[in-house]
Amino acid sequence: MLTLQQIKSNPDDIVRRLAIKGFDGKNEIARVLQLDSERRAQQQSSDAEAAELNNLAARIGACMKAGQREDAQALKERVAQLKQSQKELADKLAGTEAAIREILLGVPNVPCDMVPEGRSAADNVVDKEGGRMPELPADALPHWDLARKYNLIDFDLGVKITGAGFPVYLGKGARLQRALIQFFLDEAGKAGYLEVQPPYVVNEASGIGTGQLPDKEAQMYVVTLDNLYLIPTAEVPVTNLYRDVIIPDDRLPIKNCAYSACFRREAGSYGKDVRGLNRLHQFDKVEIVRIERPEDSYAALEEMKDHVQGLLDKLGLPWHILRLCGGDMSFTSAITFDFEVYSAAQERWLEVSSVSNFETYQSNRLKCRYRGADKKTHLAHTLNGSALALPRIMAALLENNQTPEGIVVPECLRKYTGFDIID
RNA sequence: GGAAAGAUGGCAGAGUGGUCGAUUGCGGCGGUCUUGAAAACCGUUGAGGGUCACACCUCCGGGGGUUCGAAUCCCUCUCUUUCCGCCA
Repeated sequence: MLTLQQIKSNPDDIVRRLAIKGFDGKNEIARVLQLDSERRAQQQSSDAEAAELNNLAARIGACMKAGQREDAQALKERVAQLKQSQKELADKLAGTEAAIREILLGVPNVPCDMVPEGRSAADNVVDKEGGRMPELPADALPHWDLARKYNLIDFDLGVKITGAGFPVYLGKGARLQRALIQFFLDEAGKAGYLEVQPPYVVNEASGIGTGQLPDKEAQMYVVTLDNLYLIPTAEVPVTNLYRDVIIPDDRLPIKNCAYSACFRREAGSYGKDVRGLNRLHQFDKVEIVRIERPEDSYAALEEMKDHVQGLLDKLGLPWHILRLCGGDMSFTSAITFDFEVYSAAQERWLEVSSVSNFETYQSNRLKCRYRGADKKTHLAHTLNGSALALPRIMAALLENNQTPEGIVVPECLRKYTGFDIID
């Protein structure tokens, strides 16, 4: 959530930038400012009374020691009075703080200056493109047909043992999955990301920390018996490693990468978008996460984009980078770049990575701080991105690389797969 | 699943009703000494709110209670550790 400091320092600018996200925050911001001044006044009276109470308690103690019982008794009466009003004040203060928090939780992150205006995905800006479009014969197959033809993925078996959206990978299909994971992890390692193997199940505090809870609870699988949640992305456990910590300056930046299975209920998704590997309830992903000083975070973001771009180039897939417009960005992001690869047989772009800078929006909730060169604590900037999500990469690889002889494995994966063609 | 113990500052670890926001050690920072470093010695060192800056207030796992006064007593929740059982 936004910090009070951010809002107080330039409320008009916050309102202006929220509008880019299509969020009219005029009332919320005004209300927060007003509640904050109330809060401060309440805090001050409460503090003053608490100070007097502390003082009285000390004097009563002194009287007791000196044996002046009746003096102590007189003081006690005053204490009783104060305690009553102290309790009322404390309740009021707690109410004010809760009200502020509730409003702030409902206000999205402000987009940074690079974010284009726009309402929907149609307004996203293509920033950059690369790779070569494949030329496929007219009878090219979509990946779900290829998966069946070469016995790589069995969707029906997944339905039998679990349900739709839980495919079973077989033989070279399974092997290709594993190769991609290893390739992505190795590349991240080379780029300086520390590999982390996190739990796939998190507690409520972690869900709140990264913002999945309470608002997006319906998107997660819940283990009700133990009050735990299956992770929708490794971002959740990895980012939460830095919840409630103050990082020494010399440990920044923090660069982590993690492979995990990801679990998403995807409630409300239907139609051709979900065909085959396009949208799954369980999928694999390598995630990169960074904790940065504010002054370094945008350079870090560029580095992350370059990293993802490098992966796609090595895989030989045609890609482009979308700079998401205000209306299409997530609630918590200050800026997001989506990477899409072109799936030749489906004749459509598939999103395979999303790289975002959250600035302090996420760290404020997480209480992820660092001790700066000035010896004071500051909120860190958090960033993350997929590098990469497997299913759509798999889909594009199968479709784009199909030949009459079989599906050609990209050079960079062969040392992991141990084969160079699927036939 | 059964039983017991515990949760205190970056870490370790004291503290069982009244200058305790907290002894001490380690670590960190600053300094003395040294050509430099180490050692030794001296000083300093939690977080949040509040203030121009002080003052002041809050925080000893979370919540509630007893009391003039709670890290310390009571209730409750959560978590951790150990032992037994089960088991990859």
